[in-house]
Amino acid sequence: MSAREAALAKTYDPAGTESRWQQAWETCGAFHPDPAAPGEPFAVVIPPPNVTGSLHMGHAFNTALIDTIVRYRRLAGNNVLCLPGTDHASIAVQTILEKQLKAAGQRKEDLGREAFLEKAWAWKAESGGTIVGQLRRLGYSVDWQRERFTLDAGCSAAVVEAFNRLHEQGLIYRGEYLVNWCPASGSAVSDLEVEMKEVDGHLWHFRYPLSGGSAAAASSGRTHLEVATTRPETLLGDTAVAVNPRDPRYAHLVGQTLTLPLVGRQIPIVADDHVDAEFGTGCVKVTPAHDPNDFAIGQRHDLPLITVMAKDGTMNEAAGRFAGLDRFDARQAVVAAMEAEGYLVKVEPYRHSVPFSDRGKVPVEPLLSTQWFVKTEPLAARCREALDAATGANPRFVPERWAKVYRDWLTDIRDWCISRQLWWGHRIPAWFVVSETGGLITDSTPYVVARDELEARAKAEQQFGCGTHAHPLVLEQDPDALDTWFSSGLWPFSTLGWPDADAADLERWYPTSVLVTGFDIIFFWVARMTMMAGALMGDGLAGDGSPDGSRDGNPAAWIPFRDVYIHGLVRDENNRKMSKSAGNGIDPLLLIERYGADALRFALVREVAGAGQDIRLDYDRTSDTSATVEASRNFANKLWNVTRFALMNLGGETPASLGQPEPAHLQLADRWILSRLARVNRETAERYASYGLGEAAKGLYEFAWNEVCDWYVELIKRRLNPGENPSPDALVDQRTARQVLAKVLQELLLMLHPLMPHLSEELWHGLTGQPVETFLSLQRWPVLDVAALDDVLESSFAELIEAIRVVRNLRAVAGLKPSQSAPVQFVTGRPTLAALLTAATADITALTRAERVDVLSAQQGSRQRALAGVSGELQVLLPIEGLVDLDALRARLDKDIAKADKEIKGLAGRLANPNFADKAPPEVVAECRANLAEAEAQALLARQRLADLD
RNA sequence: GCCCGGUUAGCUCAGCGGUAGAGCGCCUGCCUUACAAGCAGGAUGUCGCUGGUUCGAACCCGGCACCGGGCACCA
Repeated sequence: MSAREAALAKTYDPAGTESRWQQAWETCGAFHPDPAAPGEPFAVVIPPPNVTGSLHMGHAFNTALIDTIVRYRRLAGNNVLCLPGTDHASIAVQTILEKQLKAAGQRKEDLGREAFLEKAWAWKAESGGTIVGQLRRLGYSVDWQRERFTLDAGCSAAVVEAFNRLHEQGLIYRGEYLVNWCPASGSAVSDLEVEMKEVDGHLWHFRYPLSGGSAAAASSGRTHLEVATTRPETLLGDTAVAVNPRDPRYAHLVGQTLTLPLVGRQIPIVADDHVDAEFGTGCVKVTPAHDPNDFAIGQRHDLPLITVMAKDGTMNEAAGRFAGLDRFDARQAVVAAMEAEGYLVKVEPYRHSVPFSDRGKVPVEPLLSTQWFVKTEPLAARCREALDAATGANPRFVPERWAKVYRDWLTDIRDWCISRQLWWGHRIPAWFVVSETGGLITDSTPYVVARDELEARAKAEQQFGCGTHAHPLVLEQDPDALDTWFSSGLWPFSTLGWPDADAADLERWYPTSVLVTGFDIIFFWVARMTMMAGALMGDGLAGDGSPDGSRDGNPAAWIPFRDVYIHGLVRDENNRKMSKSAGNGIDPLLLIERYGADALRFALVREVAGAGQDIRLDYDRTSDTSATVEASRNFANKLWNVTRFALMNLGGETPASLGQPEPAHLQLADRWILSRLARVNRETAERYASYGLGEAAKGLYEFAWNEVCDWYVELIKRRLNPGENPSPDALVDQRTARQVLAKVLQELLLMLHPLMPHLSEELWHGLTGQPVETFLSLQRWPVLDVAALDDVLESSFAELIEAIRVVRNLRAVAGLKPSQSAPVQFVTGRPTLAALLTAATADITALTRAERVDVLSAQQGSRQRALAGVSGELQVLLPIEGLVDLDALRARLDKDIAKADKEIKGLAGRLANPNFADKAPPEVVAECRANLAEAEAQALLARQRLADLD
């Protein structure tokens, strides 16, 4: 049922309307752009949510903002591409599947890689569409035909190509380093996937005896050093104790040897600047294979690395009698043993930070292992240069302050561990020449990086010679997968057709226009995308990975987005970040069901006025209601009804059939609303274009409700219904009112469209009678009518409104029933104001239930008893003898007097200050004098009226 | 430790040099033929504290307090 047919429904029902338009848009391919189409390109690739995910408020918020921007751009005439997709969420998906397997008593190894991946794809096919379907319910104007998935053929090809090129440039290497090991997922994770958490633990103090026969031991009288640790189980892997080189207490012991308790290993005392002499005893046990700081110390002093833990988090053979114990059980056991053997000095409660795996939710173990890394510094350096380019920041952050966060992260950046011991993901395009190492992949097995196995074989043959029958060349692809963010880092160009440099989409829409995202993924995503682009979309780096110096091109050509618009997070009513783990999420779908997608979108955008600020969404969990969203729903309903009013009053005509109003026929109210319309048009376009989305929403809300509905529509009701046998003039007037109303509404709907796409589409069709497949979404932003702008008119209209308000207030104060009419007198000494009021007599009569309206000069002012109010230079009188509540009236006048007196006091005080007149700008002083004169006149008038009452 | 926000009406937030605004909520009166998801009217704040700059500060500068966030992390 269209708006036209449903003209009698009193309230807007979003459910049916929204799904109908979503379907129509998609069926018609409304948002499927042609790269060859005209218009300045405008592209946004949306931050791909996890396929595992379901829609949460953060997605809804991000979507509302992006869609508002791109819908505006479409109206503004850009050739807009908004490209959706999902990422494959390596760890998350694998965790889900392994859980399912475990429930069935299986492990993935039982299935084998191939079968496991089949299962994974089946799972993806089944539940991967959830979030995408939910995004559709928001009315997202993305090109679904271009929807991408990080594991699809195109993205996968991009990953292989990117890996190869980075490797060729020396930006990817393989090596044995201490990495963050997540025992829960059985994989390495990157630094970013580790979250430090404050934990209540203990600090154990242990005695490490100096080795017997030590000369220093004898001379100093010391028999041991005391060390403290939060992780006793690691002492099994200690290979030194470090002290500060300038610590006088221990200087003479450096170079001596200690006997490691429980193990008996002889370990040296080394001097290292890392040690803080002030902290604890000033002695630190060094476990290079299990702590990043210790690893660094170990490298400086050439200490052996002793790994005492296996990858599943249990102690290994090197842990001696503790082998096989889980790391936390081992901790207890080691402490018990130390105590039993007299090495435990004391235990203190200790609050400290422990690294946790984001996904696995268990403490991460720093573990020595061979992994693939991206050498980040050359890439980061290039991004820093782009950000600080003399020609302007690339990308430009909105709000600007986020640029600092981004730059800080790109400074002192550590290499990025990209290999994951997982199956679900992009398999690393490296092939080990296992025939060289007896069929096994070891840390020293040679490998080749290639696009596919054929290329790998060719490369291997070149390097290792052709295989013979006796010694066939056997290759085995690296079993590991890549970090999901590796593929996400390619998203802005892999989705546009890269590595095909001639891809039409890439040519047309790269670099993209803006990236809209929360600040929580600046590092995960923004920085990695810019780094990847630096290596792959520019003109390359030198072979050793250092900037080749030859690049003088503009970073704007390769940085993947011109702007980065950073928005806040959605917080709950208690100001906590909404998240699944905290269980405080609000389901956007519930709100959509209750209030409509447009209402939710409008509420979210309306709240973001302070860009980059978090927003708080009120929510009542017992009833699943939100006052904020409800207010937006009410606004939608208001728009529905004002359009309904128009449909009932346009005499079956449309904006097109009515045509533009004749300037000569315009009345005061017409010219006023057209001036306002033009002003709002200009403001709103500026706001949309500069990410002032909240302001745009608020401005439109106020214009639509407080000006169009409250005043303009009320003012033209009389003209729209000229009654029986109207005069020719009345008919002209009616037509003019219809023309203006139709124009205002049509443009209002256009301007609101980015915020409330379904409702505006629906109402626009109702208003214009356009066929279904002609979309408001694809119309043009209304042309700004500069000639209509009229400051003087707007301010005198404000005076008229104020005059009407004073009358209404007086009526209310005096207790007049709305149905009672009363005579109104305006007394003013200002001819222009008098003229305005005289011209608007009919309007005032209609809006104040006036019996008659008289505009009098100051001299003519009535002396009879009357309700009296004062506003500026205007006296308003309601001479209704007998009906007057005198006390209320006196109170009202007293209030006027008090208000005027307060203003007089303030203004006079200011003017009395000689410095003010001297130093303040003349126009400010003049304004101050004028205000004072007005306030004095006002006080005088009010006092006179008060005296007249007695 | 380093860095970034915030503190304005009961709630959520605008305002960012000329003496305070909106929405919601609240109070009063209205089913006035678009809308009770509505209409009309009304009340409401030493703009966190404290110095300073200025003729003038919610707004600029310094200090303090509290709230929130990010990065780093000392065993």
